Amino acid sequence: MDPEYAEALNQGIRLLSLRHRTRAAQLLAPLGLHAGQEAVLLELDRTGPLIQAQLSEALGCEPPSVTLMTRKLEASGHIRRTPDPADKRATVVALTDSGKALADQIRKLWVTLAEETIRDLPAAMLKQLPGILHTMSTNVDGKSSA
Amino acid sequence: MDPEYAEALNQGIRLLSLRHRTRAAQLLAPLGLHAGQEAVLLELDRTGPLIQAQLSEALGCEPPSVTLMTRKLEASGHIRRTPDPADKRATVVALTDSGKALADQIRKLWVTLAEETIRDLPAAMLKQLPGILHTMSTNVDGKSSA
DNA sequence: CGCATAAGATTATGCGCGTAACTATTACGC
DNA sequence: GCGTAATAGTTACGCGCATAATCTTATGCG
Repeated sequence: MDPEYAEALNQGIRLLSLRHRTRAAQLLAPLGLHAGQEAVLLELDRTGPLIQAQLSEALGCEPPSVTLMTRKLEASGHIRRTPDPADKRATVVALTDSGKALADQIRKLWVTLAEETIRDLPAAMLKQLPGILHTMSTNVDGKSSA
Repeated sequence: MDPEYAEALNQGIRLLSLRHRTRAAQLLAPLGLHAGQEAVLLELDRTGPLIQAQLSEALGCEPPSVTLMTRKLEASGHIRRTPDPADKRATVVALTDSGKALADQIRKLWVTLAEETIRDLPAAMLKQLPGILHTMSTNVDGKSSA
């Protein structure tokens, strides 16, 4: 493969990551949220209460990260963490009312963010884009391939 | 816009960011580098010595981040930081021999990473992909639009 | 000139994320 | 049943990245 292409691709992904995350942080700041926390709230709002291991899997980040993020969200009152009666190791995390309300707000912000992101892209591309992203994600995911 | 599409897009970008970065970190670890540092070395190798403000611009991250990253890379001997004689505020940063050698190594790893990333994507998409990424990056960059 | 403003860099602080090491529970094979 | 392995979670530590505040040097304008 052409090294220039590789560099453009990898650097492109890196730049998009930084900018998209920074922009997300700007939009979330008025809600008192930090980038990454929105994913927790959206996931819980979509699937209902989960134990942290399931959250970790759904979010695609490691258990220690989930521990800290859920702690913070619990401290700000958007989440409740209770021991799982059926499995004394597990702690199940659920949205509070304030968390549900935030999830709705986030969904609106995410439409805004998505519209910003895809501005000036051809419509044909928009159809494929989520699939492309997903393919690349799983391609590069060590857990499934290696 | 459809909220489901927005969620798929934003979450897709977030997941790709995490996984791509994690995979990059795995590849860079044997070289003693952390994800993000490779961009510094590649940039310096391509353009020659830069002052930190230029580096910050080129990398798309903020000056304080550059300060810390260059400090670390200087500590590991891959970079030299010298005061700019023409401007006493500025510090110019340049690759050492070890840094140049690393840049070559990184370029190979990045071909590997890019090949992994685009596996199973149609060839027609590959032509457009860097452009797409760049468009989305600039779309979401607060500095140019806002 | 001199002074206000801008530009380069750093420090402090905080968050998300990762890996490694550890504890506590559950499940499984014998 | 019991001991071993797998699983859920946490703690400790480090890095990249951001923002806010500060210090220093350059530069513009009167």
